[in-house]
Amino acid sequence: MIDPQLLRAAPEVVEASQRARGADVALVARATEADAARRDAIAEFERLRAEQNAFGKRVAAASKDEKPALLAQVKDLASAVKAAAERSSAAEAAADEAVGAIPNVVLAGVPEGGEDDYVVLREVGTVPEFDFAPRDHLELGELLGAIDMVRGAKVSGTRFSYLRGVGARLELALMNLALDRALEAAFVPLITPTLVKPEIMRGTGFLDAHSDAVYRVESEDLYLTGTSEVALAGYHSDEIIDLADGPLRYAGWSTCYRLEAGSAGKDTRGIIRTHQFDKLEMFSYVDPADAEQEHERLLAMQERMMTDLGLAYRVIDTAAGDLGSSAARKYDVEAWIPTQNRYRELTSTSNCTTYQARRLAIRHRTESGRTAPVATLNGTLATTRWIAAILETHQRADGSVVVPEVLRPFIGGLEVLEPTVA
RNA sequence: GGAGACGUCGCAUAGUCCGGUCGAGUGCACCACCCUGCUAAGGUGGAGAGCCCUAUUAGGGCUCCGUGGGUUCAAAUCCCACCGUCUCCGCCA
Repeated sequence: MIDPQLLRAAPEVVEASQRARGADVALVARATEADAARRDAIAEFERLRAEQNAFGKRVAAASKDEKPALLAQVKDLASAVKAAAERSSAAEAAADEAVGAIPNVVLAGVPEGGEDDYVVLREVGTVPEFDFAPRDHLELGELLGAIDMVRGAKVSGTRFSYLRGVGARLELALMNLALDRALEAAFVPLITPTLVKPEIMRGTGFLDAHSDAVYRVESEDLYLTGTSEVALAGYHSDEIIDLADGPLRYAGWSTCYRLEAGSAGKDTRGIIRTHQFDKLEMFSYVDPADAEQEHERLLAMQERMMTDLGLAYRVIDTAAGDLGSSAARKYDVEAWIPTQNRYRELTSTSNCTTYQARRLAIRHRTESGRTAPVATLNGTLATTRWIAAILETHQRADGSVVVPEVLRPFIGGLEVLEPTVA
């Protein structure tokens, strides 16, 4: 939810953001009107209710003889109060919906436009070149006995995989490397629930733009999360947290589930895009004044992972129209995938400013003693998809794959993954 | 899944039977000040969240006693449903 104060004081800022996103500008006027109607309705209700409360005291103080007359007088008032209460809560719900329909206000400097209007901030590392025809990650994965899509499909359907042998170990090694890095940076590790209640799913913004990508467990009215960001954001929902000693930082380890309904035919090969994968996610609760600095910090941690894993990558500043409803700015780190001859997103990090926190009622105490929404940020530190980039980048002519040095301590010292079949 | 008990302003608890004097009491913790010549004891006062209005270093009002409904002029208190916690039983790839 955007700041209703901003909506009242500077609707033109919100409208500019909508334009940058290519979203409906008329939503802003609609929300402003609904907000005004809400306040009128509340004022009316409260006036009547105050009258009724005052009357209630007179009734309580009245003698037995006086009571019947007073009760007769106040009957009408009671029904008027009831009607006003209904109008007021209806107006409130309408205003919540209208204001809630507006996505987060993008930060200054975010490129305008849609998916293709990103700005490349930098390219780092050397794009690998081979003196043989490089194999793609699935071919390598099958040679190494690391990835089995056929049986994944047999058991669970398309877009499901088995990671086996060194594939399974590589995944755990990546996750553990990421966890170590997160611990070094004082993130608190958290293994999160992957089934969450509707209000948490909605609060994090995933029922708006992404609702078609979400699995719902109807029998329980719960949602399977597509990222631990959901449970990490929900962790402090409805709380006033203490940021006096600095940000609260968590590293969430979880399996993620995505329906991928809108991406039929895309990335059908291998583990680039599956319904289920694992991810280590960083999540920070910070004072809104520190949000942009924290964003750079998360990005730096992601870039260090890329560099250490020997991946060539670039960083893009995602265009406004490609941001989720909660994000005010998002950087994607994209690694070079040799057989696709292009960069593919491996991680992203979003600054949600106070948007998520306002929806989830996560506040902190400011120096003046008042409460105010915090800012939330998230960023990926490892995920299954990275295996594709690692296998392809570090492959050799015979189908073996060199293990990046930083991963070796986490995979029993293995230096090279050798093909298991001829 | 069954039975029972419980859910109150940070923590602990009173209040619920019998609706209005609950504007929610008390203890601990907390904050400020006072006293005391020393990290103790004591005293005085303060202190929750959300929202609305007037006005912005202030005042007034409304809502909140797990959640949501209902009864009533009036609900922490009565009724219903749901959620959660605990105890026991059952079940358990």
